[in-house]
Amino acid sequence: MKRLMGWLFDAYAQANALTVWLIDEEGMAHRLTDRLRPSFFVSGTRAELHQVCEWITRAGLPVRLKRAERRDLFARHMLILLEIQVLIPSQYALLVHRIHTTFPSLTLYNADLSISQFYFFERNLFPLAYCEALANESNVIVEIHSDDSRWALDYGVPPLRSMVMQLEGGTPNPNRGQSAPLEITYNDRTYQLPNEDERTTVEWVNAHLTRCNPDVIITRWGDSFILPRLVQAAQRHHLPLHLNRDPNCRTQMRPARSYFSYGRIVHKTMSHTLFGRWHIDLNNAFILDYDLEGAVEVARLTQQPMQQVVRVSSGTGISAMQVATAYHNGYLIPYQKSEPEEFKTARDLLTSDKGGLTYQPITGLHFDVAELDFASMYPAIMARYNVSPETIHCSCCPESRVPEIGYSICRRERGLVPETLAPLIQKRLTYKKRLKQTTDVNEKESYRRRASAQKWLLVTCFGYLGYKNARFGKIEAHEAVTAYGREMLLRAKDLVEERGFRVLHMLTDSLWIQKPGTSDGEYELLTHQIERTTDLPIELEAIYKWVAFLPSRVNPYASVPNRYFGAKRDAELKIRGIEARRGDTPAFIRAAQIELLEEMAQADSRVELAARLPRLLEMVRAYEYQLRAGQVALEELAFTFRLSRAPQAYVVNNLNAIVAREFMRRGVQLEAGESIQYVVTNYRAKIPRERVRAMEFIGEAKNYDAERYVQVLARAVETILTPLGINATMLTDWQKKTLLSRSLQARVVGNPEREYWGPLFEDST
DNA sequence: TCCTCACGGGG
DNA sequence: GTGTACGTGAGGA
Repeated sequence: MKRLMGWLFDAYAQANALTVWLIDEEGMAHRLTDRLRPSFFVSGTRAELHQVCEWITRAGLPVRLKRAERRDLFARHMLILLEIQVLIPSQYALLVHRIHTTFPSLTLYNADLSISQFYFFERNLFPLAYCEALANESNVIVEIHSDDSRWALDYGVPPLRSMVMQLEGGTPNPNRGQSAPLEITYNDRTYQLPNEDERTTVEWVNAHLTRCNPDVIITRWGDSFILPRLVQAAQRHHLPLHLNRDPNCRTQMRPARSYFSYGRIVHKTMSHTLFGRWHIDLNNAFILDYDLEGAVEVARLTQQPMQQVVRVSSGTGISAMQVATAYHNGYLIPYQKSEPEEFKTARDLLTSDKGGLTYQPITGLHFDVAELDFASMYPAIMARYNVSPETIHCSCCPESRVPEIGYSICRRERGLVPETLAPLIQKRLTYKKRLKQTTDVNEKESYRRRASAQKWLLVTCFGYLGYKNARFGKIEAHEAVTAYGREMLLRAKDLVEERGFRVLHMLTDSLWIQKPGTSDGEYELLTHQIERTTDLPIELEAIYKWVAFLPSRVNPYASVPNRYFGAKRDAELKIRGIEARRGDTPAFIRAAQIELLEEMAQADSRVELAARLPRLLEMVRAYEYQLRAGQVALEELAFTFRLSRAPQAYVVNNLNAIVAREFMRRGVQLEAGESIQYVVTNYRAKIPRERVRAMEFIGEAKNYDAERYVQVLARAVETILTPLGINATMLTDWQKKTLLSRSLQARVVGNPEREYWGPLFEDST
C-alpha cells in the first residue's frame, strides 16, 4: 500500500476502470486506476420500465438495475425511475445510446454527462485539486480524498513541465498555404527538425518527447496541422508516436465544426487531445483571452478537464457548474438539447425588444460627468432575486411578483441558478477586493486573471437562461432578469434626480449623471442609497473630465446609445462603439484615433479642448502624410473580418467577399467563422481581385491604396471631432489653408450642446 | 433607396 | 459540447 499526495491531473475511462493521473510536488506523474459505476435514469410508466428491464436482461448488458426516486427540477416532485448502473464506465455512452434508440419515447436523465464529470462528482474532486490517495501494489486506488475546495481562494498548482511545438516563424496559418519546418522548445532550448522526411520527423519527435517527458504540449496550429500530420505519418510508416503519456491510449481527434455563438458564426478547427498529458493549441483555445492561470481557475470551478476547458466556450462552463449543483442536490439532469434553428414565433417577436433599458443620450460634449455602474448586474439580480428556471411561475409564492411582467417567483426555495452563482460572485468579489489591497505585482496579476475568467462565466450565465438548448433554461427567467434590471435602473434614476442630478444617459446597468460641484462624499452617499433601494451593488465607475455622446450618422438630430467616448479624471480613456473599439479596424487607424483622443484627454474644459485643436489638426496632417508617403507597414493597414458563410455564398461583391473568393481560387478552403486579414491595394481597380490582397499573399502586393486609407482615416477623425462642432467644410478649408485654426477654435468654444455641424469631409458621404 | 453584411458588450 | 436580442454604419446594386 502506498500513500500519494499530489494534484489531480487527468481522469478518463479506460477498459472497465478509470485511469487517474496525479502529479506530485516533485513533478512526478503517477498513473493510477479507480473504480466508477455511473448511473443514468429512465422515466416512464410502470409497464414501460418493466419492458426496459426485460429487454436489458435478455440483452445481457453489463449493468445493474434498481428502482429509484429522484426529483425533477421543474416538476418539483419525486419521480419513480429505473436506475441503470453501468458497470463498465467506458461503455456508458454506448449503453445510453442503445436504450435511447430502443425506447425512443422514454425520457432519460443523467444520460449525457462525461465520465470525468461523474468521477469528480462522486469523489468530490475537480481538476488540479490537491489530493491524497492510497493505492495498492497494482496502483489501484483504495481511497482518494481532497481537502482542497473549488471555492478556495489560495491554491497551489503542480510544477508542470512544458514543451512548445510549432512551425518556424510561429504565427501564419499553415492550412492556408505556407508551411515551415517543425521546431520543438523545452528547457529554454529550441531544436529544429533536421529534415522533412516523414520517418525521421516521427522518430525525432519521439526522441524529444521521451527526453523532455512534458506534462503539457503547447502548440500553434497543433490541432489542425501539426498533430494530424504527425499521426498520419506515424500510421503510414507503422511507427509508434509517444504524444500520449498513457501508452495504451491513442490521440483523440474531433472534427472541425462551425457553430453559432454570440450572434456570429465561430469556427473551431479539428482538435487533437491526449491522455496523461495535455495538448493546448494556442490558435484553437479560448484561453487566449485570459491565459493559462484563468483556465486553471475555470477547470477547477467548472470541473471540466483542462484540455476541454481551453477548447470550449464559457457557456459550457457555467452549464457544467449548474450540472454539478444539480447532481450534488440530487436533482435529475435533463439532456442538453440541440435543436436546430427555428423560425421565431409571434410571441418571441413580441418580447424580443424588451431587453435591457436603453436611453437616448443627450448628444454632445459634457463636462464633469459621473458614471455609476451596477456591478455584474444580471448575475447579481439572479442571485439576489432568486431568478432561476424553476423558481419562475411557482405556485407557492403568489404574492411575490417580478416587476412589470408580473410572473410569480419563488421565495421559499433557493433556485439552482442562484445557488450556483452565489459562491462564484462571492469568490470574484474577494479577488477584486484583494486586487485593490495588495501591492505585490505577481499577486495582483494572479487575482486579475482569475477574476477576469470568472467574469466570463457570470456574463454567459444570463444568456444561458434564454438559450433554447440549455439544460436549465427558460425564456421567462431570462425576461425576469431584464425586467428587474429595468426596474432597478429606473429606481436609481429617480433617486439621483431627486438629489438634483441631471441624467445624461442610461444603458442597461449604467447611468451617466451630472451636477456641478458634486463632492466625492456625495457620490459615495448616492451609491449607498441606490444599493439600499435596489439591493444590488453599484459602483462609481468613473468621474469624467468630459464625455461625448455621438449623434447618429444617419440622422444627425438623433443620438445613439452605444457610441461614446470620454476622458476620466486621470486622463484614462473610455471608448465604446467607435472605430477604435471595432475588431475590423486597421491597427493604424485605431492608433491614430486613440492618439488623438489621448491628446484631447489632457483637456479639462471646453476652452482647453479648443486650445488643443491646432495640435490635433497637425497630428491628423502627420498621419495623412505618413499614409501618402507610403511609410505605413502593410500589417498596420490590415482590415480583419470573420466569414459569416462560405465564400461562394456571398451575394454582394464587397472587399470581404472578394478576398474570401480569392482564397477559393487559390485552392484554400475557408469555412464560415474563419477570420481573414487583408490590405486594400487598389480600391478602384476594374478587376475586383486587384483591389485587395490577403495577408497570406501580401508579398505580391506592391503598394497600398493611400487615397483609400486617407478616406478611412478621415472618417475616424470625423467621428471624434464631431462633438467639437467641426464639420466637413471647415476641415477641407483648413486643409486648403483658407481658414485659420483660430476661427475653428472659436467655433468649438461657442458650440452649444446638441448642435451638430454635419459631416467633416464632404466627399465621404 | 434598398439590401447585404459585420460588429458590439462584459473586462 | 453551440447565449439572446437589436441597433448602427458602410457600401454595393
